[in-house]
This record gives sequence, C-alpha cells and structure tokens, in this order.
Amino acid sequence: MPTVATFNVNSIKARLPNLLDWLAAARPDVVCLQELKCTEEAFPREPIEDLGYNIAVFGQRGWNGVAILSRSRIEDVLRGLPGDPEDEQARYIEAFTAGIRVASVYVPNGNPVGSEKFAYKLAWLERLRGRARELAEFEEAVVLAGDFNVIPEPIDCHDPAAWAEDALFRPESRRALRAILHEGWIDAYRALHPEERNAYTFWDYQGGAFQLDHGIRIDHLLLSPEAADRLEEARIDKEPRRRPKASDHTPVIVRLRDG
DNA sequence: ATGGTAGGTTGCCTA
Repeated sequence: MPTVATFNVNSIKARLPNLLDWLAAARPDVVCLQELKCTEEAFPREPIEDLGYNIAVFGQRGWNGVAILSRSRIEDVLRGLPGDPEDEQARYIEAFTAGIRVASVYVPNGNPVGSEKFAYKLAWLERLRGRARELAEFEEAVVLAGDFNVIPEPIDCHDPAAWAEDALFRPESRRALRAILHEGWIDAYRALHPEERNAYTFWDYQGGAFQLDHGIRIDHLLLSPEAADRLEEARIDKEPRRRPKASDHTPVIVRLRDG
C-alpha cells in the first residue's frame, strides 16, 4: 500500500527542519519535492537518508529544482522534461520506485499573462502532455505529482474573481491541464472528493491568507488508469502549513493498493 | 495605486 506525496518546499535549505519533522511523522513511502532552490551537490542528503529515504535530485542554482525521495530503491531516473534540449530549468524528474513510475513536476508559474513566461508555461504543459502520452503507452501505474501552478476549477479557489487574470487560473492554463486529463489521467484528490470546497494546497504568505483560508488548489497527483484503479485515499495534510517557517504550499498524499 | 511576505544568483528577481 504505497503512499505517494507531493510537497513544494520553497527552498529545501530553509525548509529542512520542517521537512524532516513531517517525514518522520507522516512516513510517506514516496515523496516528490519541488522548488528545492539548490543544486544536486548542495542537496542535504544525509539527514533525509537517515530517515530511510533514497534520493534522486535534479537541481539548479537559486531556482526551481525537483527531487524524488523513496523508501524503496530508485531506478531508471530521467532528469529533465523531454521535448526541448534548450530548456535548462530543473522542473522535472522521473523514476521507477516502489512498483510505480513517478514524476516530480514543477510547472512554470507563467505570470505575467501575455509574457514570454506565460508562453513558456503553456509550451511546458504541452510538452508534459507529450511525456504523459508516452508514459501511458507502457500501461503501468504512473503518478505525475507536483506543483502544476494551475487552479483546475472555480471550486479550487477561494475567490475566483480575484484570480481571473492570473496565469494560474487563465483559461489557456486550465485548458492545457484538461488536455492531459482528457487523455485518461485523473486528478486523484478531486476524484475522491468531487464536491469538497476549501480543499487548498497553497496560501500566499501575504495578507494572512492562511489564517483567512484564502487558498488555491494547485498541487496535484495525476494518475494513469492503472494507478487510478488502485487509488484508495487522497488527502491534503495542512499541518506543515501551520508551523513556523512554513512553506507557502502544503503536502498532498495518495495511497494506492498493492499492484 | 500601493504594498503586503518569503526565498534566493539580493539591493532586484521570482513566486
């Protein structure tokens, strides 16, 4: 019954104490991390290995950076999203572990709308769809877990009007995510909690957004049909967001039946 | 119309 979690830590260095506490308490089998903001060399391997995790990192200096942690052996690691050899941003790492294929995904933010960054976001999502299509051909259990920087529906946002012009909620961004879902992937959290409101994974640091529950749901685990067949539970763990020195994101966790 | 917060390749860029 492996559990797979996604957690945008907003700097692994700044978040290390909180992350270690959370790993020790929640004990997820596989964890996809985003926004490490460090190189592979600078990644704090030891304290995480001491909690029983193997680690695969794709980092860069200062920004972005993704990793996979797993209690099982990590095999067949792919660093970087295929489809653009010019792209140097560390936003995608994929591997086989714990009997499933897993990717840690950090979709570009894309603000401001209409900028080069927005075009990059849409192109990146299109490349992700291409990779998802390749992965689907293997007919294995696959989990694409990460910060998608897309609010799928109005229900995933405390105030849709306030986000209407934001790259996270623009129709183009939502359509790009939907294009992946339409090819047979499911949003694990929404599949098990179809009506639930206020199911957020991100609250801005500014303006007391967390205390007011002014959040958005942008961290997702997309499941291939073979993984969806095994989906048992999906939940948002708000505890890490309550702590001092919290990330602005909080983890989402799914549990899959044994395959 | 501004600034509010947090992190980093810090006195500005990204989120």
